[in-house]
Amino acid sequence: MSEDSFRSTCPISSCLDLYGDKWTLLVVRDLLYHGSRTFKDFLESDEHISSARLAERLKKLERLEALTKENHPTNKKVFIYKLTQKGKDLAPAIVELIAWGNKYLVEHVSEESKAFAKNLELNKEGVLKELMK
Amino acid sequence: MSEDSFRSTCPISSCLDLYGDKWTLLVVRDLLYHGSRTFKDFLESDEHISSARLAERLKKLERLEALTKENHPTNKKVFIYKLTQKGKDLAPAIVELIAWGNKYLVEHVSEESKAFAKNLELNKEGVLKELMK
DNA sequence: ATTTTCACTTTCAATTTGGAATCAAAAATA
DNA sequence: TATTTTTGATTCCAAATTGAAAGTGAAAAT
Repeated sequence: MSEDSFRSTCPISSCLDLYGDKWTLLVVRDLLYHGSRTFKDFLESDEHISSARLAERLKKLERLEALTKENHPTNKKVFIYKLTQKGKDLAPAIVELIAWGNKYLVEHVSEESKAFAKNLELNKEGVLKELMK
Repeated sequence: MSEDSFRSTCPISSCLDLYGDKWTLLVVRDLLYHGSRTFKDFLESDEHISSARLAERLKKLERLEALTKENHPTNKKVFIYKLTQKGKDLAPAIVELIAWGNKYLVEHVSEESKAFAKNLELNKEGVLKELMK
């Protein structure tokens, strides 16, 4: 499952080699929505990733250069994670998952998400620009 | 990992509950590119899915109504798999993975895929319409 | 000085995977 | 008609991955 053993030369397959699991894109999602996050912030998201899995995914995304890890300005034990351009460029794919989910999982998705998806329908470019800025 | 145990009400997380693995979207990919496929066709794709895993994924996608399974018109032991609208509607997300892969995995992706991604850049609507028809 | 917080790491049972072998029915071939 | 091959799976199992809980060590808060 490491990034240097792609199954084929297909870009879809290769993206799945990198991001095809249940957690990696949720880390990216949190950073798209919030700009920056700490380890604790990620742990507190609704899906409750285990700290072992979170540490693994953060390491992988850092190695892929999809995110960066910086020191907190005043607190020495806290680190700030942020997306790089490479990470931000996953936004278009993620946003299409939101659209699909909003269309086919209506009765299951939160009202907040529905409102977000509605904005997306009306102004995809604008929403994307805001997410990726 | 079943579709009736979502981790949260987030549409991204829920899509990953359904499609967040290394194989499911490759089955969808094959159907987007080829329109219809048999069990054997899927097995022969470059990534070489095992027949156990393929059977599992096909069952899941059928249960989700992302694809249908029909009898072959003349050969009783062959089945024809096709995407439903629900399955075709995954195309926009998949296509954005192609764009990402083409941008960040240049030296790894096939020339054929690069040509496809170039068309996508020039005419996303047209390419999508063709894929989803 | 002590307790709490934060960012991990360790451990390990349970789940999921990949790969090979096997199966039954239908089709093709001899 | 008999037998071989093809197709679409299923079975088996070792290896890899996951989830959950507990532990660690350093820094911050009390």
